[in-house]
Amino acid sequence: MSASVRVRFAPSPTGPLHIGGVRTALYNYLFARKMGGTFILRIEDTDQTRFVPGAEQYILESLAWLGISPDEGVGAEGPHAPYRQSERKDLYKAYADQLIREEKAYYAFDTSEELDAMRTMFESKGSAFQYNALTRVKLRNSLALPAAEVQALLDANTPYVIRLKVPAKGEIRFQDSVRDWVHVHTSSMDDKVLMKSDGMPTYHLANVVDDHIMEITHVIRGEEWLPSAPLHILLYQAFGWTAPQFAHLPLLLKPEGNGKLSKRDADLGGFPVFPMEWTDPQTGAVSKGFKQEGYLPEATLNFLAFLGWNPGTEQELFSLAELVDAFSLERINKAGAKFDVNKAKWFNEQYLKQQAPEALADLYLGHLSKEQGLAFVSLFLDRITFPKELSALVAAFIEKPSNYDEAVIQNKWNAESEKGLRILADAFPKVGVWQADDIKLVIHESLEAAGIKMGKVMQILRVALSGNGAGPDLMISMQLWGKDQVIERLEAALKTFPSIN
RNA sequence: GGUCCGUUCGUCUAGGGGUUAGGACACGUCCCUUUCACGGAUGAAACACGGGUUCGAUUCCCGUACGGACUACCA
Repeated sequence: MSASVRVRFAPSPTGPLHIGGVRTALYNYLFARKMGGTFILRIEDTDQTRFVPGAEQYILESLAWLGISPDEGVGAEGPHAPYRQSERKDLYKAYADQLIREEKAYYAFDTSEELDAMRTMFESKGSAFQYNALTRVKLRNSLALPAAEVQALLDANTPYVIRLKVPAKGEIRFQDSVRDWVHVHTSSMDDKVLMKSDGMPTYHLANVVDDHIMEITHVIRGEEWLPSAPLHILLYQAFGWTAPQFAHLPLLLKPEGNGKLSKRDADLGGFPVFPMEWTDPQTGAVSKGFKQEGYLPEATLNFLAFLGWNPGTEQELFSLAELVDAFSLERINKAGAKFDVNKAKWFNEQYLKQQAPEALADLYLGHLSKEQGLAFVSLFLDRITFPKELSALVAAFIEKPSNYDEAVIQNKWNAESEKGLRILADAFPKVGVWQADDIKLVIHESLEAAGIKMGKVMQILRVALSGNGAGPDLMISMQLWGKDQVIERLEAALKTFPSIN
């Protein structure tokens, strides 16, 4: 029996993987790497009615984008293939039958309609229906019905499910890595369905069987599974297997208000909840993705890692390798975390500044010369959150101003600044080398000679040349526009601005 | 309704029986700068409440409140 750590990420292909799922995958990945273990991807597609084409591919691509691809499983294969539960269907039945033989599970013939009716009846009385030790004796199952009748129903191919026979009394307890001891009385649990009438296992059975067969040592999953963990423990006990170590992760919450972050929150707050863009195959509706919004994978990873975990030091910027090194289950928080788009943007800005300027220029300013591209990257890098802003910013920069910032003209356009601009219009053609430092010198000297302070003229010059009251370094901007262009723009502004002198 | 889980600045969080309760994002102010941004400095801002235990509780225990998850032949 090997002691090496094996963890799995086990999503359902029912739509795009949402960002909470990505974090679960990340923590599994980090833990596996940290412990020198194996990270497995298993696809839990036992609900055929909810299968969405393309979802599995989406999961694989999202993990690949972030650099947390599985070592084993769908997309990687391995010794326990297949890793899609729909392809393991026959396996589960045998385990369910084993529990039937050992009288730890039983056949139930109640139809969905009958159960629904039961629920509404209980509800009208102000209580909740549970299929358990108290109620199962009055329902249509192999525990309540005479053996001969059960056999007759089976022989007649009556649809049935297999339910776990949960003991009437007893306490289930387990030590969760995040929550410490959790206790639940079996009396509050119900006889969950293990095999559905379509012959597919439910999550509970498939999950426990596969985790055992695949030798999973640690189950790291979302807190929404905490209530069913005792059921899973009961199943491990029924099979006589040792349960893996559980770690239930805190939920990712809606940024505004309360509640679990859901797929419906997509686009509501102007931020994505999916790693990549997703087009609904049914409706054609498109949901934003971190990738397409312009988040870098490193930033997305770093941001996500800190939602529910921290290293206990004041370092906040972590590469994937550093995260692996610092990660531990013990430092995962208990409380749910809302996510803050400002923090996500801040992480992106940090990583953006670390990008190779050449790569950014290539990717976003490929239509320009290499030299120009690099110049623009260095001019704008500190002013953007997403790399794609570069293209629009540069396009606007190159464009001649179509209108001028009125407020600045109101405040700064006067006899003195007009005189200043006219002096500059005369001086610029005489500049020899059109280079930022020389331009600055010429501006300084010519204005000084006229007794005008630079500060009186600079902002109006900026408006005259760019239309805007604020922006990147003017001298470098002028150098990039080029001498002719600057002179032309200045002349145009001088004609447009109302003359005072 | 029932079961389970949670609660430190607006947000992410550190801390943990005696602390000026620390950091980051966002926000304010100042510095840098011809402007804006970047950067630097600085400010405002939190232990849900009530009982215990204790010399002392934000920290431990119990309640309460609030929030959340689950309560399907979905995962």
